[in-house]
Parts: sequence; structure tokens; C-alpha cells
Amino acid sequence: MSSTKKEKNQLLETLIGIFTVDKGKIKVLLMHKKTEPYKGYWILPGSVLNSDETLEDNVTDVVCDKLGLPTMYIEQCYTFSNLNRDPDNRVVATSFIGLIDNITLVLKRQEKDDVELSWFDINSIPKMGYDHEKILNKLLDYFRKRIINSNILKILFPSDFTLPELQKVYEDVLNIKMDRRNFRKKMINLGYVIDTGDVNEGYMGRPAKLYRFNEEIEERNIF
Amino acid sequence: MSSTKKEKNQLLETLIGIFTVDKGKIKVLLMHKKTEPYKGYWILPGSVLNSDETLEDNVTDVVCDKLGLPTMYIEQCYTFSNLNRDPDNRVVATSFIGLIDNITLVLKRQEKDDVELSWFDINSIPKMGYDHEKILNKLLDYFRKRIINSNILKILFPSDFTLPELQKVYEDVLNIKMDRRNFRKKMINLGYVIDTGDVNEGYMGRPAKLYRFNEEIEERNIF
DNA sequence: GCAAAAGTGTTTTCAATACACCCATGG
DNA sequence: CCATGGGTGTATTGAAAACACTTTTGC
Repeated sequence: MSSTKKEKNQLLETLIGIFTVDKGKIKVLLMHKKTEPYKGYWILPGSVLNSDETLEDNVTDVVCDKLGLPTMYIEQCYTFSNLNRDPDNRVVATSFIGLIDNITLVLKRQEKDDVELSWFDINSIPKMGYDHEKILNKLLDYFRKRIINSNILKILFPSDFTLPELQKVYEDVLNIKMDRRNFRKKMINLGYVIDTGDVNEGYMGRPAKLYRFNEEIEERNIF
Repeated sequence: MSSTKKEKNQLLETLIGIFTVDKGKIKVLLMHKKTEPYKGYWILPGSVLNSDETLEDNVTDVVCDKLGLPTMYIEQCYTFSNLNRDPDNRVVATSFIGLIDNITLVLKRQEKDDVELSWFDINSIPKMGYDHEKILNKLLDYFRKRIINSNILKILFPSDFTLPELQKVYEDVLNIKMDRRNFRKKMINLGYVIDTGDVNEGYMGRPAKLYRFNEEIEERNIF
């Protein structure tokens, strides 16, 4: 609302949508805003760019220092420059996606008690502050395209996984249904995944075989 | 882009790679720099962002006012933030591709005598100033991806064209060779182009049929 | 009639799709 | 033995790829 105390001409900020897979669902990490404007709303984590760092360095710093997460894979998505994005200043935002697998996340996460973070299912996003819902939607579009035209999901499935697990995530993100047999054929015959020889015991029903992504495969359309 | 007298903390600029098709070749429009630094080098057109405009508005203004070109189709590509991009200031650059067909270009272009512009074949780029060669390469990568996963080339072929012409451009940009029969089959059978019923007379050899892009086709992978 | 450039048809291969039954485990 | 979930095979369709000869024009 008011041009309160910030310096003028604060120009560039980063915003990051961090995605992980938890129990077969894609989640995004959002931050609860504790000050006006948009107090009580959820926002994408981010930070104003300093003059001595690149956007990518800034994002990595935000991830590590502010959120207490390990360094992760990031990709730049889009730069937003609408005049009224921020009620106080003219701020241009460059958005990123960040991907981290749940195992690394749990192992290397350091709790920060000055920020309230929460993981949201990408199909039920809460009320967001600023234009962050629009930005998150663009990040999701970008993520979906990357999932279709690459095997980027391997970053979220680094260790042994089952094909039904993987299929559920593809179906969840792309919002489609796939035939189990055809999915297996594609993944195995086209060489995207490799049978580890192990099985996933201790669950209901027949144990599933465990696979890992084939690192040798070139970047190309999967769906 | 800057000279030695600008204010500090000049933060954000736009850069645009404008592409057109001329005589079956893709060309990019570059500007000859007349002042230090990088005097005599070629650079991508662009301009510093004002606080009262979006990046997209800024690009459109550059295109119209500085270059004397008609408003054209643009897409944002990538934002570059290396610290040493510009020797004088810390400048972050958001890059765009611009596409315009040669007929509209010739009809609506207004000459500006304060800038020296030249079209370069994308396969023989001159020595460029700043980090613009790196940025142009990224723009070309982006453009190639868009050509593969959409029928964006239709913007450069708005009026009647022949399939051999179109094929040559695909081959030129993607640096591949295609079979004439298979190319025709794809374009016609999958509905990307429509036979206008006219033919291209007055050239050597058998006259070629004229086609136009099918506007009804949804965005999807072509190659 | 010949040079130049464009048009055309067939076969093979392989991924995409559709579809129904059997298998391994836990309780 | 039954409920749960995972694994498997076959037939069809359609695009991709490979490949050589004929047609239309200008000169």
C-alpha cells in the first residue's frame, strides 16, 4: 500500500518453486508471510538480488541460508516485470524451479525457526500473496513441459523406485491416466530405467521390482 | 550496453534477437556499436529498462522507436546476470527473440539514420561485443527448440510459400537433411500446411505448389 | 531435347495404443 | 483362501524412414 521504508529502485528479486516427491505426490515448498503486505498469505521463497551475486548464486543462497535446505538442482524459468507486482516498490522477479529428492531433503535439511515453511500438493495450492500464484502456475507449466520433453524427473527419483510409483507421479503432474503395461514397455524398452534386480518387500500385494534411471540416456521427449 | 557516464546501479536491460527469413535463409538483425566499449563490434539491439515499463513494453519500444521496425511477435528467453557482463556497470539482461516475416518487414520498415543495422546469416555471425555472442547462441538454441516443438515458423511464412522453401529453412536452422517426400507427407498429411491451389511460376524448373500454414493446428511437436 | 527443380508411391520399422489374465505377498 | 497390488503378451494402428522415377517448366 504505502511506500514505507524500503529504498527506492529496488529492482530485481528471485523467486523459487522447490518441488519434491513425497508419498507419490509432487509437493511445492511455500513460505508463510508474517509481515504486511500479504501477512498470513503463502509466498514463494526468494530474495532481493545483491549487486555482487548472480541470480543463480542468489537462489542457491536463499535455498541454503534462508530455508536451511541443501544445494539443489535449479533451472531458470521466466522473468516477471509487471508494474504493480509489489505494492511498495517496482520489483522485477526472475523465477526458478528447484528439484530435490525426498531422501536427500530429509537427510540434509536444517530447521530454521525464523521461517514457517510448508509443503503443498501442487493440485491444492493455498491463497498466495503478490502475484505468486500466477508465477507458481507458470513454474508448474514449465515443469510439466520439462517432464514431457526430458527425463528430468530422474532428479526426484535418484535411488531405487518402483514403476507404479513413477507412473503415479507422471499421472499426477500431467493429469493423465496411463496403461500400466504400456508405461512399463516405454520406460524399459526405450532404456529410460534399468532393473536393479531388487524388489520392494513389506508392502501389501505382490512386491514390485526396483529400478533406477539410466544416466546414459540422452535428453529427449518422453511423452 | 553503456557508456562511461551513466548513473550507478543501472540494473536491468533487454536484448533482442530479431529473426527473419530472406531468400531461404534465417537472418538475425545486429547493430553496429559506434562508441566505446566494444566500438566497431556488433551487438544485439536492446535498451535499459525504465521504471514505468515492463520488459515486454521496453522491447516493443526498442523495436519500433530505435530500430524503426513494426511491432512483432516476441518471446522471452533467458535472463543473464553474470557480474562482468558489462565493464562499466552491473547490468542484468533479459533476452528475447523477435520474429517477423520479410514481406511485412519490407513494407513497414522505417529507416533510422542514427543506427547501423545489418542482417547476418545465423551460420556466420560476426565478432560480437559484450557477452552477446553467448546470448545470441542461447537465443538460437531456444529458437531451435521452439521450431522443433511447435509450428512457430509459421510466423515467418505468413503468405504463400512452397514446400521446398520451407524445407530448406528447417534444414538450415536445425542443420539436418530431410527427404523431400517424407517432408511433404508430414506437412500435408498431418495438416500443418494447406494447399492454396496456386503455383509459383516464373522460376527455373517445374513450378512449385503454394501452401499456407494451417491456423487451426494445435501447438505440438513437429520434429 | 535437355537442364533444372518439383511432384509422387511403396515398403519397412518401430513406437503408441488398446486390451485381460496370471502372480506374489500379507493377513 | 482371499484381498491387494504388480507383472506379463499380443494385435493393431500410424508415423518415421528409406528409397527412384516421372512431370513440368525455361531455354
